[in-house]
Amino acid sequence: MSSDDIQPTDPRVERSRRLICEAALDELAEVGYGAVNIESIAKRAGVGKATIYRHWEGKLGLLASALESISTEVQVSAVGTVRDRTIELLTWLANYLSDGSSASACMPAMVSAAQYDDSVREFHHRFSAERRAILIDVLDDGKRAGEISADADTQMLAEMLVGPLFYRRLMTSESFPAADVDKIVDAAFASVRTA
Amino acid sequence: MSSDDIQPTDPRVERSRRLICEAALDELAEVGYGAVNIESIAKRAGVGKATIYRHWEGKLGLLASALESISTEVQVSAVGTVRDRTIELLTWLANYLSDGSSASACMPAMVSAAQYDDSVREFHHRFSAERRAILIDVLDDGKRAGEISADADTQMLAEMLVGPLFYRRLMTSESFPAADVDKIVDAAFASVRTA
DNA sequence: TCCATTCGATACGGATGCGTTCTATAAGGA
DNA sequence: TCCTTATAGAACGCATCCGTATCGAATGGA
Repeated sequence: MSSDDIQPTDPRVERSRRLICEAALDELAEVGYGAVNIESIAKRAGVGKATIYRHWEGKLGLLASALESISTEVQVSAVGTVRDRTIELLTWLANYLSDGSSASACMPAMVSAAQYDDSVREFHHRFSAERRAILIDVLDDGKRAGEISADADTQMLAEMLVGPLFYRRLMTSESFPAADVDKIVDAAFASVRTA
Repeated sequence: MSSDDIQPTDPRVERSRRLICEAALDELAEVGYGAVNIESIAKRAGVGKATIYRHWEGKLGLLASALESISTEVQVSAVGTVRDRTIELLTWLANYLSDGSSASACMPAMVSAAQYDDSVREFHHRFSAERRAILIDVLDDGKRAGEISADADTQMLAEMLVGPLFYRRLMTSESFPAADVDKIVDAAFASVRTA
């Protein structure tokens, strides 16, 4: 019994919470934030409804936990040219937006819910900003290395890079092939290239 | 009684349908597609619930009509440089995404519903494609005029132009100021400029 | 082994929304 | 003017979902 054990250690509890959060994200993606209902989540998770209410206060608390449980690990090489590292990040993003993972699938639901639910909006924008910061860091590295011009707006450059990928995912029926990432990168870099 | 009168001409009917569709779009923006309910729409429209069911089969039919009733007129100068005409279009888009109109406000709801509702998906993607085609036409004009290189991918160029605007609207808490449109245009055109 | 806790399942009352039906009123058209 | 039609509002049965309570079974830890 270490003093670090703040979280419950009962494997039954951990298992229930995990199954319920996974089911909640699946439901979220399938019916949208406003139409999610506890009973469907319980059924999908193979769990009694009372088990959900033992761990969460209600629907909103559960959905908040489910969203926070999303943790996708994005990594980028510490070395290499700006172009290579940017392509690496955008390739990961293109694959992420295309795969059928719960985290990716419930993003459209968050886009909608962020318009009218304060907690979802906070999470959605924070989640988005954290990922964007990784790309901006890479671009700033390149700026310091002199690979892109010193007066480049890396914030806007980042949005020009990821914008087309999100646009296809959210506004069209097509996905952005990872093979086309280099076209976006080269086009976006054309205005900030040095020499 | 002209043979052209296929639509009902009773002003009471037209008024009801208009009020109901407007209320439906407002509700759609406020609570999301899956949570829209007829009684709230009726109350908001100042209309009896039975009036809605006299004109539509049910919730899905009403929402389909409401979406189809969205008609935003986007126009662009027939003459001018590609840059100027593109800036004109993107400025309109930036303002459109920022204003609080029903059409703009319910777009996030469509993004979410397009994931699980076939009819919404069809409308959303068609609506998006129709607007995008206007920009692509302008870019193709510029290509024919020799203002942008002949081998430019105007489809992808269009997505690079509008992507950042939609990205800010759907994924961040900030809006895209119309004053910054020229930066996007110049940056995107840097790779396809002739001479 | 034994006890505490969690578990899935079920049932419940209350609330809400659906789609229908009715009625009296108001507005349109001939 | 008179007749037709649409209307707002209310009520209805039905279904769904919420959040709670309760049960015996199963699991974990000591």
